[in-house]
Amino acid sequence: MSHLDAPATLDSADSTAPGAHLLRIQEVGATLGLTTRTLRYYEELGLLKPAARSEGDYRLYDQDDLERLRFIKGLRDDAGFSLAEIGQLLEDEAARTRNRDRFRTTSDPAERRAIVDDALARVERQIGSLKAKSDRLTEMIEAAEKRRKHLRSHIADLEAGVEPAPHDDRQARSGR
Amino acid sequence: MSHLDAPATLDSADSTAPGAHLLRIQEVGATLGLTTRTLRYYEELGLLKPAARSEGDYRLYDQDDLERLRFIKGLRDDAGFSLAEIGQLLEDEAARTRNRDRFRTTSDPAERRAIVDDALARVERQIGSLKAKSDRLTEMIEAAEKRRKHLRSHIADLEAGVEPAPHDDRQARSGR
DNA sequence: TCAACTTTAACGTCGCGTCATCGTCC
DNA sequence: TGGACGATGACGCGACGTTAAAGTTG
Repeated sequence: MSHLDAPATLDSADSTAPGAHLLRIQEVGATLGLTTRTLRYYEELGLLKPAARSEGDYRLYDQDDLERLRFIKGLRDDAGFSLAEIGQLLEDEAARTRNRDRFRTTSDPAERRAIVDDALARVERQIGSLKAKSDRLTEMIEAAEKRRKHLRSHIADLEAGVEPAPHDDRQARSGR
Repeated sequence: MSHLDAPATLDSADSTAPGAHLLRIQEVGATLGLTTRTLRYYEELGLLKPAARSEGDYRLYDQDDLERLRFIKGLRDDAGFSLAEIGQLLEDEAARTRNRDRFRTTSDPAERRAIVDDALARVERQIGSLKAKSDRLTEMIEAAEKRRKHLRSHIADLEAGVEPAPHDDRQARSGR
């Protein structure tokens, strides 16, 4: 289950129906773990404009907005993308959506092929970027686990009452 | 091989020897992929004070400095820690170093045990934090790969000249 | 001497946090 | 009616980028 999945059908009302359940800014924030400031800022950046405004200009968010915000938050927290990069990715998504429409309304096989190839190229770039981050993180984890293992064997030695052998305790000196 | 490892003995001169090869700020930056501004800022924050200054007050970095900077960069880029957190981790490292010294100069088994336990607790916290980030990234990657697979099967269909079946193309709508 | 590099100082940027002041909702 | 919630500024901060003005190096 991920931020990227479509909303697996709301059990109550259809979110696309007019008059569906609209949320105010703080409810959205509490639901998603974002502050009101952040939501307003995202709107300022053009990342997300709430579905509607109340009589007194209160922001009103629908389920599509929540979905999009979850996506944004995922990119920000999980992958550490900048909001500018996220804006790009969202435009990519929008392009994909448009492409799907074009895909359906054309019957030219070459064009269809081009559309899908384009989408594939986008997602491949995303995957590459994500994997690079992941690999570096994995390296860090392994290094830390190595140190942990070292410490644990140290503890085992202590428990066994072993004399401090001329131990090769080489490690980064960092005091300054 | 990681940022966290000690420098496996320099083949040329001993970096700790006085008069060893000292680098100026831009050389360090180019080597590590950091700007001069960043290096000066890190000094301002107290994360790293270069080993020496020239006659005319040029910053001069030695190999230990490079090592420490690589460590800092790793924590920043790979794990996404804030500089404040990195400062903490570096103090942790310094504490570990001091602890190793204390460890060697004490013979009280209880104290030794306490020192190592403390070190282990630190590294466990680090690992936990790193793994949390890694897990979330992995989730993102899987989602993207799922979309890629989807697209590829689409392409295969196109190449086989398949008619556009009433395809369940559900995905996040994001156009606004 | 001179180009390339360095210094400190200071302002700009991004992604928000945090008031302050005012209006809205029920 | 009030008391919680919301709106729009506007300033602050972290982690730098980017001039600007002056000094240093080989």
